[in-house]
Amino acid sequence: MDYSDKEQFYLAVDCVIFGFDNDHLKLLLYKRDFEPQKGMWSLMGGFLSSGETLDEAAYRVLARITGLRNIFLEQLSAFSKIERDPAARVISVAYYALINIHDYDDDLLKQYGAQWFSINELPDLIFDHDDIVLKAMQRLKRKAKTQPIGFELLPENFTITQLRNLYEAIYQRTFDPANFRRKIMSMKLLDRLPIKDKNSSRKGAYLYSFNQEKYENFSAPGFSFDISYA
Amino acid sequence: MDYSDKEQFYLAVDCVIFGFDNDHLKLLLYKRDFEPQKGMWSLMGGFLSSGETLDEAAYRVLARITGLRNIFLEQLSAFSKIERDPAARVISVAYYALINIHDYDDDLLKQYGAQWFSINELPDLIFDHDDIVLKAMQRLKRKAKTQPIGFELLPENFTITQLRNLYEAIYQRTFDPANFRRKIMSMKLLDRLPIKDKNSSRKGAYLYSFNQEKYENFSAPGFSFDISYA
DNA sequence: CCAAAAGTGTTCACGCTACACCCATGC
DNA sequence: GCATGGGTGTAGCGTGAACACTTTTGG
Repeated sequence: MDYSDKEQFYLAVDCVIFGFDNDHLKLLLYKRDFEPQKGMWSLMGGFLSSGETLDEAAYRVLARITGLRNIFLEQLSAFSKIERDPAARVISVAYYALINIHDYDDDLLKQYGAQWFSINELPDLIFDHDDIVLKAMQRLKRKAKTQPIGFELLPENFTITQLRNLYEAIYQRTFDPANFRRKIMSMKLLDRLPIKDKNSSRKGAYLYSFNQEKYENFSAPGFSFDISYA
Repeated sequence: MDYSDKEQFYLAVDCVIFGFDNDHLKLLLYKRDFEPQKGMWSLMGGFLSSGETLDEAAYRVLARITGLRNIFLEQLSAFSKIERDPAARVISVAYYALINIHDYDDDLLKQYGAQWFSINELPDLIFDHDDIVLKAMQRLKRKAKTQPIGFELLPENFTITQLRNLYEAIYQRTFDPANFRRKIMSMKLLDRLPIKDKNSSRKGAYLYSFNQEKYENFSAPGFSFDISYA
């Protein structure tokens, strides 16, 4: 069949980039430097090229702006409201990424006019980017419950309290420190380092690192990563 | 900004259509009647037009082939492998639909060469449609656990045993009839009709209907529809 | 010694599981 | 009256929630 009677469309990718600064969950936004809506805050985006898949386009956009590779990146959904971009019909496929906020390239950020915003204090965004952010938050909340993706937002080594702070930021609630610790420990997926972090207490807290291998090899009957609570 | 230097793409929608015949979970497939791969089995699909959103395109495809409207339909994901359609670069946005298998228009199905296949006995599919089906199965399993979407696959009135059979088909496992019944009942979302179905037992089983209103008004602290088990 | 965060112990309640058991009815 | 699926009762176990308690160490 010849498809030449069918219409064609511009295809964009937009990335919701999450970071965590030990206190607040944050998003990386940048000031749009072209019309329409120049000067407004926006997700990182770009257009699909014919030589790449959508995933590849999203990785390209992410690498261009953060300088990072090997980042957790996952497709969210396609957004296709007809007037979403007033300049032209553009269908956008949204992605979300989880990065270690201390890893990114500061100069690149400045160059792009990019800035971290606390998830609770986001500025107005162009187009339907607030819909996309909402979807990303929902996905993060759902996924972090049953898959060990939270570690992507933390440094290589972290304390249990840091991990708890992260989950408290994601779910906007507190967790009982004692019960949270037990729950995480019972999964036996963390390696304890012989090092204590004394930044936040006199006693010092052991540093841990997530052991991906243990997770992947874990096929015990009925096991699932699950920090459900409510 | 002028987008005219950007490339454009064909955009398709493909629908994974689930049905349940009281015994097996099934998919509605049709025999592709144009090249490439004419004569092979395929998901229901169509191209996006400029006057509609992706959701609208998916509903249009679904209505054309089943004659049904007001169907549960949800976007799965975009598929963009470069050579997925050998005839041209086509990005497909996949959807899945849940329909009451006894509602569909038989004549329309014949007209399109469509046929129901048990989920365990699917034929080879064109392109990357097996990837799409896999994703749809995963989504159905995940969603059916925590949201009352299973009822979309059943007739208006059903017995608890039918409901259990459905969940057993989705999760490819058995559930203890006593415990399943109690779990469902404890949610208080079903209305019991003063009618018994005697097709499958001498004693007869009460028919129930799902009460959408009760579900939507249910904001009790901590309540969530959840038939988790394993 | 004291404050403050790290980390452990203990109790309670609830919900899933397994499985024994009763119920209604057509043959 | 008995086989068959519908439906109820119940005891045991595991896990989350709450919160009291101990540990460590810098000031």
